[in-house]
Amino acid sequence: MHFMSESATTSLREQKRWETSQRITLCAQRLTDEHGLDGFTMDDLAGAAEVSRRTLFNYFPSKLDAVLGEHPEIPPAVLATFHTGGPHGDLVEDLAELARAVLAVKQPDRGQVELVRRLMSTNPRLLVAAHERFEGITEEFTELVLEREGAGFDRARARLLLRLLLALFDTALVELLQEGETRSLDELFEVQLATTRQLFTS
Amino acid sequence: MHFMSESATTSLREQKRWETSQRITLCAQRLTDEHGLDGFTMDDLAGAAEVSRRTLFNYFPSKLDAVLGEHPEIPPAVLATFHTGGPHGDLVEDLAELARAVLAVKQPDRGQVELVRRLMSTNPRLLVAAHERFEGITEEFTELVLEREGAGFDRARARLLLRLLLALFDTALVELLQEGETRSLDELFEVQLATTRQLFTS
DNA sequence: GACATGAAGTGCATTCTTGCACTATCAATC
DNA sequence: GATTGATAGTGCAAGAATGCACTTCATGTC
Repeated sequence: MHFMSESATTSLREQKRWETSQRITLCAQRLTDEHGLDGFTMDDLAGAAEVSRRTLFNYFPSKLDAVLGEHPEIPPAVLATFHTGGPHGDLVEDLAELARAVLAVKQPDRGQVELVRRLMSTNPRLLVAAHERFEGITEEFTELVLEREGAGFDRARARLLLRLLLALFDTALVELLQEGETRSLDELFEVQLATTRQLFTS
Repeated sequence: MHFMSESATTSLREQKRWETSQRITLCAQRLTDEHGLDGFTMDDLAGAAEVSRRTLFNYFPSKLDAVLGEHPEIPPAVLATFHTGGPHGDLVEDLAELARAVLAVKQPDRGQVELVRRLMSTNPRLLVAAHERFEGITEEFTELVLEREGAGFDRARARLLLRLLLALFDTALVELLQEGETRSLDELFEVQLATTRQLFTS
């Protein structure tokens, strides 16, 4: 017979872990939207996500982290390729490849992005946490670039590049909100990337 | 806040275990209905019920058992009450109380009963297994009656009583199919019980 | 200010789920 | 009639979810 094949690449365990993580974050975001960050308890969230309160803390170290969701994760294989000189050899193009890998894992839709942005603007603490997280990501990837390019590469230069790419990504998110439903996030990312190239290629 | 109270009497663990058990059996019955007992593998069932194949065997010792579902379980408190002379002191009435406890745990609906009966008639092996199970239940409760009533009570008499009650229960199930949706199983059980009393209380 | 209350977060033992390698059987095929 | 392949069922170890008791901290109340 053979129904339910879906994807042979992820074990049942990974799949369920992912679903639970997503469910927790989605519930946390909805609760925050409806009642504010302090308007619900971890017990409420546990109930909504249908897990125990303890399990919540197995997934996320704090309430804020639960709302923000899991760090974007890049498949080790893709990361390894980047580390050894990337698939194309061009730094910018290879970083873009990493971004594509992130988008391949989970493509947030318009509603998701809209909700998260609303939460940010309503709730400063979330914004702070998100900002810190982005700082962390910047550093992390800066380090990655330095490892790849060798000690000759200037740290400040790497950091600038990462900041630029994050800004580019963020712009794509805003575009997603402004557009009708015409283009998906990965498409918009490509557009921003092309435009940026055009702008700087005199 | 406090949404999601539902029932404080069952722990999250018990609740999830129950749901999984029910999901497995429901899927197993549907698969049997659509493809026959040998028309699907345990792997298929695992996929349909969204658990690992191993977990299937944690719940049920065999494929047949998965299709038949879990033994009806009576809350220990109710059982203890019966054991020490029952809530009313009248043997028949107290056994009826046990039956009510079973129905209180899970009330199968018309569709469920219909499906299971169809499976039975289509698939002899299931019927055999079900029959064996009923034999087991009879013995189990016979033992219970003997423990309660003391050694003075005749084993054959206890067994007869249990057989009668099971027949009564089975009649209620058939009635559930024949009726429109007018009465639920527990109501029908009461009707059969009353009628039986009438028949034998000359 | 002492004190109670409620909620976040942690440590740890228990139970459950999964993955994987294994055996046993049965049926088809050569 | 040996062999191969598919499927039922089991043993065991690793990983995940739960329950519960605990600490910490903030806020409100007397």
